[in-house]
Amino acid sequence: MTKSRQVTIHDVATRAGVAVSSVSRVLSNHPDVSIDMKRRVEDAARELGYSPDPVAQSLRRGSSRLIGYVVRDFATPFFSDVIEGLESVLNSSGYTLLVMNGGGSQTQEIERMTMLKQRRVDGLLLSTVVDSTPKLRKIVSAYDKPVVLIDRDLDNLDIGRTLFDHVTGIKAATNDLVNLGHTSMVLVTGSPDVRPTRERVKGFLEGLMTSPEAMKKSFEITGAFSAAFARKETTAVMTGNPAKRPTAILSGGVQATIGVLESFSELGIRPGRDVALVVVDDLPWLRILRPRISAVSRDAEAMGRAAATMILDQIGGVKPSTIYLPTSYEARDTSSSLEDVMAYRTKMQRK
Amino acid sequence: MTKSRQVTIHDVATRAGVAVSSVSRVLSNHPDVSIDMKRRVEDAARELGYSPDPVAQSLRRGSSRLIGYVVRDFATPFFSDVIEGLESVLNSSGYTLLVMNGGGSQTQEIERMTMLKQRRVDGLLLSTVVDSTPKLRKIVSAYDKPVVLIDRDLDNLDIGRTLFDHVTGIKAATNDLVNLGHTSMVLVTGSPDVRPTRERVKGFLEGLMTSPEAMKKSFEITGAFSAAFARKETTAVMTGNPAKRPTAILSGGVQATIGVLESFSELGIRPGRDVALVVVDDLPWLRILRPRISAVSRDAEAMGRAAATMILDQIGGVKPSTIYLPTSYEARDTSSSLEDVMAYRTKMQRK
DNA sequence: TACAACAGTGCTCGGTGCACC
DNA sequence: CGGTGCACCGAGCACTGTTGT
Repeated sequence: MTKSRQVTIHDVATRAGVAVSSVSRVLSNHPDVSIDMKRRVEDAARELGYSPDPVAQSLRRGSSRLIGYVVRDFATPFFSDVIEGLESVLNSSGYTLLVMNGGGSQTQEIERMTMLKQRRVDGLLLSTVVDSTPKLRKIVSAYDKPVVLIDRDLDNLDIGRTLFDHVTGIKAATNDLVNLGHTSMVLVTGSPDVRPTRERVKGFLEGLMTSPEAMKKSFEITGAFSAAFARKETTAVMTGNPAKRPTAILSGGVQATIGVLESFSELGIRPGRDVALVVVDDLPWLRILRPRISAVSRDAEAMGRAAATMILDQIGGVKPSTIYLPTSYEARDTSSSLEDVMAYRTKMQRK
Repeated sequence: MTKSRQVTIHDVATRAGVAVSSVSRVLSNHPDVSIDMKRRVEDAARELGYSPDPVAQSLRRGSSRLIGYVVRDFATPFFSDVIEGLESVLNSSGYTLLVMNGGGSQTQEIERMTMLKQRRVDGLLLSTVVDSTPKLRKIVSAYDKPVVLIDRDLDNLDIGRTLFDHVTGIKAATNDLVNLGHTSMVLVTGSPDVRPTRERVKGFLEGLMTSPEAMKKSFEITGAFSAAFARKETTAVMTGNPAKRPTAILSGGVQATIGVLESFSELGIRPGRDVALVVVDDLPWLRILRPRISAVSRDAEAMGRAAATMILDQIGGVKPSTIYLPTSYEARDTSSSLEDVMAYRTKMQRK
């Protein structure tokens, strides 16, 4: 702990022998400054080690060079990657990212948003627990600073949106499974309160369209962002009526993936042999598993960069827009054919 | 986007028909206020939806009800749990946590710390990439607000510290392995630039003490916080001279654990059969693996709560202190005996 | 006269930017 | 054109003045 009051613009003015307002102009690159004046002020500032007080600047200007990001749960690998992307762009533009954890509660998220507004952030990024609620819509439309949604949706509002084209990836995966002969498939995923879940379900259904039988026998299970939920549901489905037991599972989101794999471990089910498996959102640590699990992936960091660029543009006066980033399916070892799965199952039954 | 200038203390004063200074006194619980006055002001404030401007308050008071946390990498599960603990305590005390990512660079971390200071945070929490460097020591000792280190060390400074007793946990694990007959063990872990790594190495060495032979044949590999590093080192060790091949591995930290498991996957090594394994820091998704991996664990959330409580105390004037939280070892399926490992290895050799 | 309970003034925090010279 | 003075952002706080009891 030390004392020594920080040096203010007054000190610089005194040192340089000029008016406070002149110092301000020099430092904010105002055109009307003589070269001599500029030099004197800059010298004085450097000698005193002056740097403007951001709090005072915020108060006066109403802005802060701060960008807020309210996120559902930043421990999720996807979001940490987004944050990396955001920071890489924001930092190099002199902005600082303020990440606020939503704690899984819409109420808390709204508190955070209000808090950020009071602190005069220059822009707000959002990946909330729930989108499309009247409450959220109200807050967002009343926000007097640029807003950009990250993989979330809210119709008919003049705000920015950076979205993933979830449909394409999961549709490709579903099509592949259909081509491999599967008709009884289950998509286990998170909460339908957010766009990714809804789009994944949509993509899954579109993928089923090529096969009327698959359409009839396959279905999705949506619910909560929790491994426990996915585990329970998977176990229920895999231990139910053997005749109706799915031959392929798709898991959407980290928690769902963990839950599905937990269930498999407990039941002694090996993905790719007892059942085909595609995870939606690849995870770094999945590499430790053999066989290699098929996955749909997306570039979270790119999304972060896109969102950051977009909000900076909006701060600069550009009109809000919507952009889409791709998702892609990569078949690995667990995209096994219906034939192989059935062969294994009957072999087991005979034992 | 909307307009409507925010309501200030003046508006409240006008509405209540009192002086601005009186409003200020009511809101800051000054003693000289009549019950009637208090009521009128509070009513007016509520009716107008007034809430004091935090930026203006910060400027005037020099404080902000903000606590900064500069963390090496908050995507690490350990840190996200710490953050949860921090927020639970801080939020209920009216403080807001500002998490800043260090990006793995000391330079950037120091920038963040300076930034937070300028923003007038009331306290600073630190889990940096490197501790004990003169540079960091200088900044910290010049910080005029309370500082609390989270699982980091910096000697002879009058600051708070919340530390894990890493030694006990890993020592117990090492002892167990020694008792299971192992003498050739390797600890693969992260960077020795931070306390946890140093303490783990220390605990490992203490655990080896009971066996002179183990002391001679076992060693540690420290380096970077990256899965790639751990993978490479593990592969080198496991494919080297068969006579010297370790019979037990301990991995310290998430990235090291991922790296070790990746290496095992690639080499077709199964933990608990080809080699004993203990991971230091349990991970939620490890549950999906069979056999169950033995682990040393610690309560990250409790650490967060402890650190938050400590910094609030310091803000309240309490002297900085140091507290320790325990770590514990739990033997699961991969704490296999030397005998079993050797039996499997010779069996393989004969094939 | 003494005191409680305000009102009102004015300076402070650190800067910004417009009007004016 | 170059530069200065000053009001202002929103609040905190100390101090004087006023009123009623």
